[in-house]
Amino acid sequence: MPTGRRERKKAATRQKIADTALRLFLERGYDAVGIRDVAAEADVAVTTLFSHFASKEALVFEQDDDFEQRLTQTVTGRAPHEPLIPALRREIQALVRHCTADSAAPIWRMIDASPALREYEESMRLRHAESLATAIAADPDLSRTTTACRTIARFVIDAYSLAREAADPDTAVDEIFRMIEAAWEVAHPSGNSVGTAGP
Amino acid sequence: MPTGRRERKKAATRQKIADTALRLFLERGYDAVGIRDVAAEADVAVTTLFSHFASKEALVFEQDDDFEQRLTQTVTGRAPHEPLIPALRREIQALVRHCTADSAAPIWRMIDASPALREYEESMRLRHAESLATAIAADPDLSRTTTACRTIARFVIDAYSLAREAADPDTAVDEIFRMIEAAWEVAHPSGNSVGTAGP
DNA sequence: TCCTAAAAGCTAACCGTTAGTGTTACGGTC
DNA sequence: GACCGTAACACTAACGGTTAGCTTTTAGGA
Repeated sequence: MPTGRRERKKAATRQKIADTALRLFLERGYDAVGIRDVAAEADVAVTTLFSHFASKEALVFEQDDDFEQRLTQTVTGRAPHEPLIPALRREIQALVRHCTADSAAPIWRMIDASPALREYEESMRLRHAESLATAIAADPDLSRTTTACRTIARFVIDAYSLAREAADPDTAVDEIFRMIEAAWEVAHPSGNSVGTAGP
Repeated sequence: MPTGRRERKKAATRQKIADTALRLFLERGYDAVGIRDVAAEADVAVTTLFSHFASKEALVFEQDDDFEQRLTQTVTGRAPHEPLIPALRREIQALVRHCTADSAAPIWRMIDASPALREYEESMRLRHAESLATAIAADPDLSRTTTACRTIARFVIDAYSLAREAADPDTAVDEIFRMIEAAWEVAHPSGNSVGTAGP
């Protein structure tokens, strides 16, 4: 039963807190707004706020689970025998476009301006890279070492991070993924050849 | 005059704080030791401690500047026309060995056990990647785009981070650097060929 | 010798975060 | 419909990292 009154109220509270926080942060600046301000404006207790969000920074990256799931879905949910890297490239391209859109600009300006938020995002990315690595390692079609899987996962997350900051994000994604593709190709367990190399 | 009494005393104070902090952290655990404990044991005021170190975490990564300079030195100080990637591979290999040595094990166990320290190290790595990227971009022998330089720099830092955690660090460095080499090769500005492509 | 400024000290707070302890209100059960 | 377990929320008070404001010491140059 997804629609109990309890769960709806809980979700509403969570959303109200997140919305209020983002509004206040954008209005007055992240550092200028205290947790107590957010709680008061959202009309909840500070402890309630922290039962919904693990930290002040988490208020900003409210939907980071979506990001993570989209990435792992890209790996686990792609068509059989569909090559991995182009699929990831498309997904990263979409995600980069999403957060370089004009509507998202004020939020990212705020994030870039706050060391605490930047640091938080970095450690978020590492989490995402880990789950992406796990998804890649679990695919039987892709026989690579654990190290190779973790490496490629990091590279893909790097691509997202670097492209987001690049002057021309689209071109940057293309360029970085050309490099990733090459790295992935040489990561075959036994030599550089794909499958059989016979005459 | 590099050896004024003032500078010596300042350096001594700094060192005493760092040594005391590391000792206490290892004795009682990072979270169990407060800043006020460290300051008291080192016989300095809390404000003095914070005039030498920007944060509690910085007490642990005291010599992170060395790390950064060794990396950039590897790029800027290498023999003329010496290929970049193998030079970086050697340096990363050495750094990984250094911090997977038995003597460093307790420190890294402490770091791995503390989310705050892990997060701090991550953002440190990003700083290192940035300065490495700058060094690479500044080398006239390596004609690559800014994006390619930043990308390779990230990859190299990833190699350090991943190899440090790998079961067999030496093998991991080799494996990851094979991937990095391939990525670097395809990052030439005009196509995949090195220098001149025959008629 | 005296002056300046760096270095260190002290106090008192700010702010994110948490523990401890109720209080309310929903959901399933009899 | 009354009842109970528990999830959600509230309140207070604190803890710990960090900083501002201001004073004291001390090194180095005039």
